[in-house]
Amino acid sequence: MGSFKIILGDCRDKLSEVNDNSVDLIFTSPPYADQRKKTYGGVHPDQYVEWFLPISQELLRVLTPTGTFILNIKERVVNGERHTYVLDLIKAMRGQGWLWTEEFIWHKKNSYPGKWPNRFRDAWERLLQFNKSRSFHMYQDEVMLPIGDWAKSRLSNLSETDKIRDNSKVESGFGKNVSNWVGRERVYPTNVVHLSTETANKNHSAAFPQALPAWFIRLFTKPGDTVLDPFMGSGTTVMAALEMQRKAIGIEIVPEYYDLVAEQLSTYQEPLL
Amino acid sequence: MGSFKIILGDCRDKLSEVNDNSVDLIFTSPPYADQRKKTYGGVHPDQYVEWFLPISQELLRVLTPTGTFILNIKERVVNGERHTYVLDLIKAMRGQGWLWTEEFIWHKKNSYPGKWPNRFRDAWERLLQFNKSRSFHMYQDEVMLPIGDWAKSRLSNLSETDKIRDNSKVESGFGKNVSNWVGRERVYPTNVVHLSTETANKNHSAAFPQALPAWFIRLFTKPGDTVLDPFMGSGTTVMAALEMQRKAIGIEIVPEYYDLVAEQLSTYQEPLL
DNA sequence: GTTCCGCATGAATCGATAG
DNA sequence: ACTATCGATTCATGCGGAA
Repeated sequence: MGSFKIILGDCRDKLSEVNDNSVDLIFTSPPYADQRKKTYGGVHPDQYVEWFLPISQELLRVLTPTGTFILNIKERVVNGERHTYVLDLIKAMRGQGWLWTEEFIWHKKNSYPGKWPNRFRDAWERLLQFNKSRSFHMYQDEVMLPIGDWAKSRLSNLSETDKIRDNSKVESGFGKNVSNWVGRERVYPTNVVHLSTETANKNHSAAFPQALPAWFIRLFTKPGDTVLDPFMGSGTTVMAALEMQRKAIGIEIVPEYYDLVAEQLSTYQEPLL
Repeated sequence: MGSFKIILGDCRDKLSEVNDNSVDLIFTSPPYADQRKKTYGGVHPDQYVEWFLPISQELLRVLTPTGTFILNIKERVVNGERHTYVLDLIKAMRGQGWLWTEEFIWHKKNSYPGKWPNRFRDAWERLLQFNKSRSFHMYQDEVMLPIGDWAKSRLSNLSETDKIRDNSKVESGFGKNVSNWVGRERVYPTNVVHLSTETANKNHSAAFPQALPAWFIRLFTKPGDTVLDPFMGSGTTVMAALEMQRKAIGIEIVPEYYDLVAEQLSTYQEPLL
């Protein structure tokens, strides 16, 4: 269990309590435009970029040069059209000095059913990866997946010759690409993360399953590193970080959420960072 | 088999041969930036929007007011960063009068495993939906999917009484919600299209499997409607349209591709539109 | 123990109706 | 006119009690 620090308040003010170049991963899901009206005031899509930029400026300050910022976001439909505030935000953050390194997709396995005359169910969200430099830390081996059916069927059809060739470590000849995978049980994932939305039985539902931050925490940090979530909510990111021996910082504006996380964390050993 | 018209030449010139408001669906995958250098000259990412806008202007002209434009595109990585030309293109096309109605994701099921030091395999592409008006045609029932295991297990447990009640079309009483599903075998999909990349048996590999245009052709057109692909390539979209009794128009700049498609189509009955 | 089954519910959108 | 609220839609998941 890593150490942690949670802060009650608006992250627009409270990020000043976080040191420069001290955070290895920021994983957060800010309130989407017009959502969570009672907390951050229900930011209108047209003002979303303006609202977010001071925050991303502070995040740029606190992130280490080799760190990563993962932003979970999806644009609303406004008047029958996808609003462009996410596109505008990406461009504006690049203007602040962020590099838009990659866009992962969270493909939600089990979204609520339904359709509308002009539209199907929205079953995916963006996970935008931003960095301060091109040489960021990435621990790809930590998120390998069990090998899939693709390899099973492909490899089961290998000839005996192919298998022997692999076992004897012959370095050349065709078949090498395929035989590379014999005996391996895990493969690298892609930039599509395919997880279910967790319908936890708990009273306080999270916007995303813990497996989602956990995946990125494994990928971009090592034990002892620091993970920050400036929109902590019910603490999903913080809990994932602590369970994986990372340090965690969380900021939350709603006292009820803050108290809930504080209570959950009170059982742990190292309350202060 | 629908009728067809294929045109040899640069779509920047040849779209003028297509009448105003005459196309019900445009499905195309333009050459990505810096790709296909020998054909469209390898458009540089920085000039991509400028290059594409005259084309999208013509597409706006030829599309019916109730028609749809599906643009299959994905931004390149340039100098370690995702380039923003797709974001810029969306915004610029809105300036031309297009509505950015939706963004579908093509999740490529079986991309070959692979990675780079800073990056995983890119396993998805954008399918941007643009419309001229909010009241476009959409035939959602045509793309329904086989029902999932949920219903199978639930419905197998219905009592005989429930089944009889459904068969006799009793309109009232509880159990109606459940019996709604008896006999139904298909559900609506989401905005994530989950298809394999098809390495066709043919000599000329397509950028996408035929199932991809086929899905959108079913969703946005009915038999007898007209489908246009201004970057025809090996003719995947055109063939899909014709096999589903739609009319097809294809434009291709490379004579070898044009000839290939012309030869494939020569066996069909109605060569001219 | 293991499997089976009921139940609750999730970053949603549209269109109609009410204030 | 303009905003706020409400109903319809109908799958996948995990938990927990039952068989």
